[in-house]
Amino acid sequence: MLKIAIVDDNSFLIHAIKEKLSFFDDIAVKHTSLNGSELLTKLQENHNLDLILMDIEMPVLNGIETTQIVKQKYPHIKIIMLTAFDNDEHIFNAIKAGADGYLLKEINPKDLYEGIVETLNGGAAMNPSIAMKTLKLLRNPINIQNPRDQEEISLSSREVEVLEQLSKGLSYTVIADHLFLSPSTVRKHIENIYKKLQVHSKIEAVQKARNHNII
Amino acid sequence: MLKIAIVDDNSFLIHAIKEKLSFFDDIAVKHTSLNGSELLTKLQENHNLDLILMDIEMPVLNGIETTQIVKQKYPHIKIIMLTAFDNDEHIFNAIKAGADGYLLKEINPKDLYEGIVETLNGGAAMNPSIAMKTLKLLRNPINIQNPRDQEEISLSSREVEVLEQLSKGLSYTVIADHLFLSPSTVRKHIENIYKKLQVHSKIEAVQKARNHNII
DNA sequence: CAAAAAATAGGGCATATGTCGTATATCGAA
DNA sequence: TTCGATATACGACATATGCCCTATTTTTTG
Repeated sequence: MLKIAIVDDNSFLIHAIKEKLSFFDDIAVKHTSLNGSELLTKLQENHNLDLILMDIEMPVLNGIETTQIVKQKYPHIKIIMLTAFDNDEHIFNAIKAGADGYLLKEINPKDLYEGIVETLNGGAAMNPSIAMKTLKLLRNPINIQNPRDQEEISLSSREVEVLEQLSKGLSYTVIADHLFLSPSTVRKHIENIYKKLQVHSKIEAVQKARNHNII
Repeated sequence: MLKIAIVDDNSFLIHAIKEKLSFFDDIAVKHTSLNGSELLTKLQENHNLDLILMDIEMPVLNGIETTQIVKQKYPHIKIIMLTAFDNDEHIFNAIKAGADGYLLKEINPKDLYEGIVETLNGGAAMNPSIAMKTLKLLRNPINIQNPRDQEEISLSSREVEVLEQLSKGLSYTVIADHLFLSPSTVRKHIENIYKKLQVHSKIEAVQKARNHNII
């Protein structure tokens, strides 16, 4: 039995979706929510769920933000955006947020069902017009610059050096060797780097540094 | 009547595709070719064609190059890649070359037919696993730039899941939590991942995986 | 169906890592 | 010239990690 949740601020549309799914007796709609934060509350109690059908435009917490949070906390739950709109920005943001598919609400019951099943099998659900838009997005990398957050991060030049070594996957001792420092010093530098970047591990540090074009 | 051409260096497969399409009497296979340059010759005589089903790996002129040329000369003709392989590089190159869809040869007649119709209606034909790969390509624009060394690396789907968690900078225990596994299992998965990727730390694993478009 | 691959789980051990101390020297800016 | 930031260095401790081992169950595949 496939455990589904529906999130949509329009209760009529929730009903319509439920009705479409009612044809298939291996699908159980476990719960529905009118916005993202309502969903998150329910997931906190019970996240025994296979897939969420998620609207995008919702009050309080929209579908994109909700997807990001759910994917981070409960990566086993698949998410299909199910929305009336298909503009490029929504699609791209949904994909970046981790959506496993993107369908339009006008979809027929059979295609919706197949989309759900295929998504649970590791594929992605997409109707052809959306698929075409993703292809166009891929052809135009201009559109996919990551709008990196620009908080002030100022590392000293020595810290950047250490970070560059870190990014190569080297250990404290090897880095110390390379930079002619004692391992203690390298450790201290890394401690300071972590504090500045507000992270707690090598990987996070390297990733954050990359996002900020520090390395 | 939809006018189709098939390009494939394997005449058995051409026959198989023709047979799949024979169920649908609004489709006419106008001609077939065994490679890209044969197709181009035929198109010079007559390019009154709606859509081409194109193999990728062919002698003389492969499917990617052919797609590029056809799209340039005859932009009204839609092209669906129909191939046995679905590695990221092929997919990305095909999309860049202008393909309007990407299907696998194992496809059933009905889905093939629907893919053709949807493509001719301005959509894109894609089976779900391909769609998922395009989503991943969109999420990791970095990888689009460097289609690197292509040693065979085959991770199981569970291993990829673990790797994705690793890439977020999570610890063994947190990953275990997220994936509902015991920490021992996560460790074992990571051990196996390291062996397959021939690396010895989280960072190296994540980096190598990224370069190979695994995550 | 049998064999192979994948997924699960645990034990043990040496080393690495993250985090807290402390401490000294240098240098540029307030 | 004193202060703050930087660079250097060491100690200690809990936890994480990398790597070795074994073992059962499930899934895939020939």
